[in-house]
Amino acid sequence: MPELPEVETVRRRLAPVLVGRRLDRVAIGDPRLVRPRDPAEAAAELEGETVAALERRGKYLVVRFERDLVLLIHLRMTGSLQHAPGGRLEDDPHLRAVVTLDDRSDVIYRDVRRFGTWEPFDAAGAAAHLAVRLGPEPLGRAFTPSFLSSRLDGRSTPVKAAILDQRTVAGLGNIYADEALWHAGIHPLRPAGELRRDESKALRDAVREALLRGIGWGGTDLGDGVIDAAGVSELKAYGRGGEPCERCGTPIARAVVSGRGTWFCPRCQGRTARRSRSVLPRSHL
DNA sequence: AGGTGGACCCGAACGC
DNA sequence: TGCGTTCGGGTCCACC
Repeated sequence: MPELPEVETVRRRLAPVLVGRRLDRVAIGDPRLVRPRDPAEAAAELEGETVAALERRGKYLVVRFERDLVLLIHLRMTGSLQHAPGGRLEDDPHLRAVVTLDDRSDVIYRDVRRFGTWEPFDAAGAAAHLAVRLGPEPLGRAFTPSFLSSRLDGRSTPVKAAILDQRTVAGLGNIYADEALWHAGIHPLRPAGELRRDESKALRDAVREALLRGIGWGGTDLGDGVIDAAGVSELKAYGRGGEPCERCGTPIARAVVSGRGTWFCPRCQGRTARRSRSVLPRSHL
């Protein structure tokens, strides 16, 4: 599932082939992609425009054009973008759009479940659209411990639900939410408002760590899960039910938290707050 | 207002 | 083997 690390990987891969290029032809095969707009009309709006920058905000890919035009692409669950230097790839039942660049190469959009969206805006409209939906970039300066605390304080909702809210932090999805909570040693069902200050600080650091790890794996095949050279999952918690926790050996447990499959270590992610994450020998206490 | 649960999709995984 | 059923995931929206 494309979360921040996957979208960032796509951005890095496509920026060199897209920036400075003109869109010669845009073919939108699935009306859902630009709904409620008319596909032909949306395509015509993009044709002839030159890409000035390819940016990312949360899970959105932001295609900025030289004219006052911005295309916000959201891959949702199964969307993917691929460059085809030799022109359109072989027939694919899940191909939803093809953009032909002025160097004759194609950028292909495929999306099995058709949840993804392409939304053209002027620059101000795009900024407003993002501003009401997204909180700070997790890897930026604005994602401070006090900001995170301000988003958790006084709330009874499970902390996992709170960090999945894109206004709390932009770009976290189900996988990296579980990973971040594992790194921080925090139970996903803990009421958000009950986290102590040191815990929300640890959670902020853990969100960054989980996402940076994900960006580091960026080269691995998207959608196949993240596996190392030996074919072993790099993930610490997500999807690892029954396997021993890497920290303490306790089998990873599964629960449903606000409707999402959730994996965590029932021992080192305790339900109740602990004094410290640090594991000191008894003689030091 | 905050929290919850369903809708949107469709392939994969599962159950009989 | 083959069929029907369930699941999941991000976001929006209706409802409590």
